[in-house]
Amino acid sequence: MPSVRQMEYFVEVAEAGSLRQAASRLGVTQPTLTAQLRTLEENLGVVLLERTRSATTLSPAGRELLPSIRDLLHQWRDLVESARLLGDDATSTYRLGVPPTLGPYLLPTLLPALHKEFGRLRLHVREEVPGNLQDGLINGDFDLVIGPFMGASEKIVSVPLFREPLLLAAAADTELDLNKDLTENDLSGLEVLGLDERHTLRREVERICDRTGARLNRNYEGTSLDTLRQMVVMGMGIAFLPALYVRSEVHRPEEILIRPLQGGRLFREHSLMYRSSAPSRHFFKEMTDFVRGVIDRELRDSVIPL
Amino acid sequence: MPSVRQMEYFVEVAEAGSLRQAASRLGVTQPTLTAQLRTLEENLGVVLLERTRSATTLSPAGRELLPSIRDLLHQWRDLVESARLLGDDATSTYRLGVPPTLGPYLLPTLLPALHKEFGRLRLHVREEVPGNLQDGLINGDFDLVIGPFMGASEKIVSVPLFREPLLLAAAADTELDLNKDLTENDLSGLEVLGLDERHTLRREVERICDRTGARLNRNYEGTSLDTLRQMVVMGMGIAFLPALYVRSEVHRPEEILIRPLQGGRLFREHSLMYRSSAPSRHFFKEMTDFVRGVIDRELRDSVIPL
DNA sequence: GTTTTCTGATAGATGTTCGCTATCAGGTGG
DNA sequence: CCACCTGATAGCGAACATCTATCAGAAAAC
Repeated sequence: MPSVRQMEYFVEVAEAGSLRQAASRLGVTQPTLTAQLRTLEENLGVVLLERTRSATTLSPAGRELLPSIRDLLHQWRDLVESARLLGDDATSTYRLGVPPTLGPYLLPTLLPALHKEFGRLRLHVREEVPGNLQDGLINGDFDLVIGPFMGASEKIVSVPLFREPLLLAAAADTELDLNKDLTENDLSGLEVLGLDERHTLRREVERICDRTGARLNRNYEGTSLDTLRQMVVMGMGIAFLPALYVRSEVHRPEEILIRPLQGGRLFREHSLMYRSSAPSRHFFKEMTDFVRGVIDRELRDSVIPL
Repeated sequence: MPSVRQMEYFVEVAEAGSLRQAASRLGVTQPTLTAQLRTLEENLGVVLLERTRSATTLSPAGRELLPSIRDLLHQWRDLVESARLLGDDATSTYRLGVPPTLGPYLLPTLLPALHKEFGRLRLHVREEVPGNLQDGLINGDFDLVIGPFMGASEKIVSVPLFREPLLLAAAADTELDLNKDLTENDLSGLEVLGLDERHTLRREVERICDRTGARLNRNYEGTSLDTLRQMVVMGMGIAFLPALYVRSEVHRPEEILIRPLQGGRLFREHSLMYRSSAPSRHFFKEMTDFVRGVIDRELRDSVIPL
């Protein structure tokens, strides 16, 4: 297989019309060209140049190949060039995984800020349930994950971002007295709606039901926060909705009532994670700091930065 | 500048997902890949692969570059492939030069036969006056020339092809007695039309005028054989037209009368020429033999093969 | 829980390739 | 006829790609 350099030599000689002239332009000596061009021709099985004692011109085959070779060399240089640009971590495209219960409510705040700060950065966002996020981050399907902490591991760098309160949501005609501050004690005996088991949110809800004696409805499980909200409105029970969801999706307070639960124990926690072996880990660290700043500035009315 | 081989290594590793596996497919050892990939990454200034103790996967940058690299490698292989095909002389494109007084009348016979014999051969034909043919063949503008012999030279291989009689052409109302055999003696005092000096045909005509006492008209010079024929028809004089021209262009014997001149001294001679340094000279020789065969088979009613 | 087997990284030896200098020989133009 | 151009060749040295042998960590198998 001929080398890039040999091709460059050929093009230069073709343009110069002389080995010596081409040699001086290329910064090599003429015997080098003689040798390299010969091996190139041997490898290709074609005579590319017609050498005479007085000059060197293209052979018919060389004449025919020259344009393609020139073109290919240009493409090659462009490729190298774009690779060097990619060397700048902040110009790359990364794959970000988020849980479906967080992404649509956090990212509309986060992405524009990131875009403004890191102009040439591109993020491919894909929503996955937490289990898949974990696997995906480890096996390389994701470069970045924002979601529930996955347990300590040397392979994963995990930076806590914020605590997100889970707010009690009830239908307008609920039997609860929403005028007073609610505590966990008020939940006893209530019917609670939850998502299916693949969501971490589910576990938090199960835990609070155990603590308070509320009854988790295992027959109707929402597949998204939106369906959960619909079920609450229809009076099928109460639910615990993440604060960012409430912030961005609950616009009609007359049909669904939202209240915080006193005591501050009901929340979920999100981290930003990436592989510790990721080549761009230093950039990811920088990005993480920036993300924390954004959350601190723009979301502290809804969440608790960590 | 990274090498083709390094790129191939990268693609193979990306596909195999493991240095060792890729190494065995490539027929090299794993340390080779380690080293080559590292220098590739250093040259590009990008980390292409994420290495862990358990596997090797693409980095975001590598993922982004892989398709372009793969594509470029394909193009590279295609180029090498087509170069190897060009190694077959009979698949190339050659530039053939012919004089305008011969090309249009010889090539319609020659080219189809050549095409049939050498299916993938391509000829770019350009017409030039003999002087330019000579220069063009030497400086590489032409690879092949069919035309008048240019004088012996070690640089040029010149193979005689055929003698082409020059036939006397006269208007229908000529004063010549065309019923008897004409000889050079009958030409004395006649007005003869010729082409301009750039054409070899001119010299033949000048010579015969000198021999016979015919008067060469120097005021009206045809710029092509067709104009020459027109001038004869208009009664401006007689002319000597090459047999192949007559064969292919003179269809109306009632308006222009064509007669051979007895004695067999009036003809021009054509050779096929190429540079002795031409890489395809062996093929050209083979082609020449074939051309001679075609002439012998198809044109011997008009010309004298040599 | 231990062993086997996978992973990539490293060190040092070896052969090939690439480029150099010096020189030769043919061709061209003053 | 000489000076200067052309490409070709020989021989040396440095750089580089590759090899073998080995190490160390991680995962899978027992």
